[in-house]
Amino acid sequence: MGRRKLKIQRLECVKARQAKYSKRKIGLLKKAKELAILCDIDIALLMFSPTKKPSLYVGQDKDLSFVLERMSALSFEEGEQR
Amino acid sequence: MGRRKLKIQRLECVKARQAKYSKRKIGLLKKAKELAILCDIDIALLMFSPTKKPSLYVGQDKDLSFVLERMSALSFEEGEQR
DNA sequence: AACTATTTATAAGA
DNA sequence: TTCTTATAAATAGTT
Repeated sequence: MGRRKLKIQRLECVKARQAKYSKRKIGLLKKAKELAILCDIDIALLMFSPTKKPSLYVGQDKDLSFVLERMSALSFEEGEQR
Repeated sequence: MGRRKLKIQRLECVKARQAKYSKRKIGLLKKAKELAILCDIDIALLMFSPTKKPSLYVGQDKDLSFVLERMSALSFEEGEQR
């Protein structure tokens, strides 16, 4: 979505990576929050900027440790990378 | 985006929450992967379906423990919930 | 940070 | 769950 179609591959220019991150991080966080609210689920999204600054979102009113405990559970859904 | 504008609030019907989750989970995972590739960053996305099935995505070739270690770092970016 | 043309995600419905 | 299509939303390129 945008003026042209963008190929999904590593942007070579560092400045370009930082600019792209700034824009897409906002969209990704918004999508995560919407999913958490609409479906009333637990979700955790952690990402690091090209300059290594962390951004964390943990959905709903659950704290991170609660979510992370569940992470140790087995049975991940089919067809997804573990 | 869709036939109508959807209000971002908890869907009352359980079936609706499950159906919505199935669709949006795909989109969210795709966005996370694109961000990881484009910006060459570390990212971890964990979510649980309404039936509590976990889906995990960890970007690039870093393992989860590496990402989680960083999570303990300080300095989260401004204006975001910790 | 703001602007828009355009692509992409997805709400409803089948 | 999968497909189709109209429409809302995200965003690429630019300033």
